[in-house]
Amino acid sequence: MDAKTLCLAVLSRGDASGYEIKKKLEEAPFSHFQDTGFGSIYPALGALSKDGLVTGRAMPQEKRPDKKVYSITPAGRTTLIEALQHPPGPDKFRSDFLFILFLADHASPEHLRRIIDDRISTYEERIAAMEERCSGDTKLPPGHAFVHGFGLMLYRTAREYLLAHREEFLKEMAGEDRLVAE
Amino acid sequence: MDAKTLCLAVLSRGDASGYEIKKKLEEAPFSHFQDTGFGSIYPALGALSKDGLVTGRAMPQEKRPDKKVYSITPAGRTTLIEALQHPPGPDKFRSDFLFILFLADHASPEHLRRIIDDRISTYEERIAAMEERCSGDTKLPPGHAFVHGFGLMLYRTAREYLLAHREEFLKEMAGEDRLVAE
DNA sequence: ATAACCTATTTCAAATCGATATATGTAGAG
DNA sequence: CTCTACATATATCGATTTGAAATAGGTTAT
Repeated sequence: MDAKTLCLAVLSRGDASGYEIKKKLEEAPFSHFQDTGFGSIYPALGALSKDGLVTGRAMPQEKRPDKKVYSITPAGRTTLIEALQHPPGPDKFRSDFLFILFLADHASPEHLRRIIDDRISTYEERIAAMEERCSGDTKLPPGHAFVHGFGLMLYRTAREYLLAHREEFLKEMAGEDRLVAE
Repeated sequence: MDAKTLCLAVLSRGDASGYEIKKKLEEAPFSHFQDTGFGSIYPALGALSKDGLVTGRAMPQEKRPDKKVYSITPAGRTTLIEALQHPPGPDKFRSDFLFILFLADHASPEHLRRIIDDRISTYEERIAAMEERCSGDTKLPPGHAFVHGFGLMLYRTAREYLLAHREEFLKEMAGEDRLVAE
């Protein structure tokens, strides 16, 4: 989803500055399926403001740099809802981790073992954070719960796969011809 | 992974033209974790050629437009291997599908049902294609098999999740306040 | 003190995306 | 037989995104 729509989505849930929008997109559950940087957000807010889809007002803060807090307008809400009516394109998934494993004969077994173990740790951290997040008695809205459950299941599956196939894979790699010195 | 490294990776498995590189990246198993377009590939091949990491030669073809077939050089192989030694950054996953479900109260239940059902079909097509691909008696190299198995497991899990939670989710959504006319 | 990190915005070069232009050949529909 | 759609093949280009750095002040910990 483009940066403008992401900003509208965050602002539809409450006013925020560019910096706060970035932080919300970094947090669960947005972070599991979207991602963008300041270089996209600030130009997007400028364009949305020019088109009347958001309004911005300066908020001078004591002991902090000034904020520009943005609010979504009715026209902005309409634009957001329209954007959601299009059938979504295919998901985009890019993984340098899988790329390296795919070309495993170009890397040393030690390197492979290290990146697989690191990835398992990363998944475990994510899983723990997500489990904690839904353990409270706060009932999530259906859309949030659905997406949360989807992400949690995929992370668990990925972790299980790596744990289940790691040793077998590394053992097989030990017997392969390889292109780098070990 | 940047376009230059992707081109080197494809060329490390055999000579190819820009068009053929694009096609190979679209096919399994590359397509499950990488993706790029002509607008990245052709400039990447130009830069690689300038740096002596690949060589290109024109192949006039009868009844077809001319091809420029590229080969990786020893320096190119070294560069590729070096690129694979860096620990991989986090995977990038962007899903407009999950974005819409997350903002489910902005869409009609019919729309939600349609996009979930379409997604299940998409997963089933992918799963069938992947199962067929590994059903032959051809033994894949360990890296290919590992990545193939990883992708297949995730697609199956995603399909199962959507099937298992679809009705419950739509039922819950039917009882929610919503922001669009049904 | 002083290093490290948090809030907050802006800018910018490099890379990527997505579409289009340019040619030509083949296959199928009507 | 013609017309449409699609496949091969490369190149280009504007718009967008990426990723990092510049700027500036505040807080926390060693």
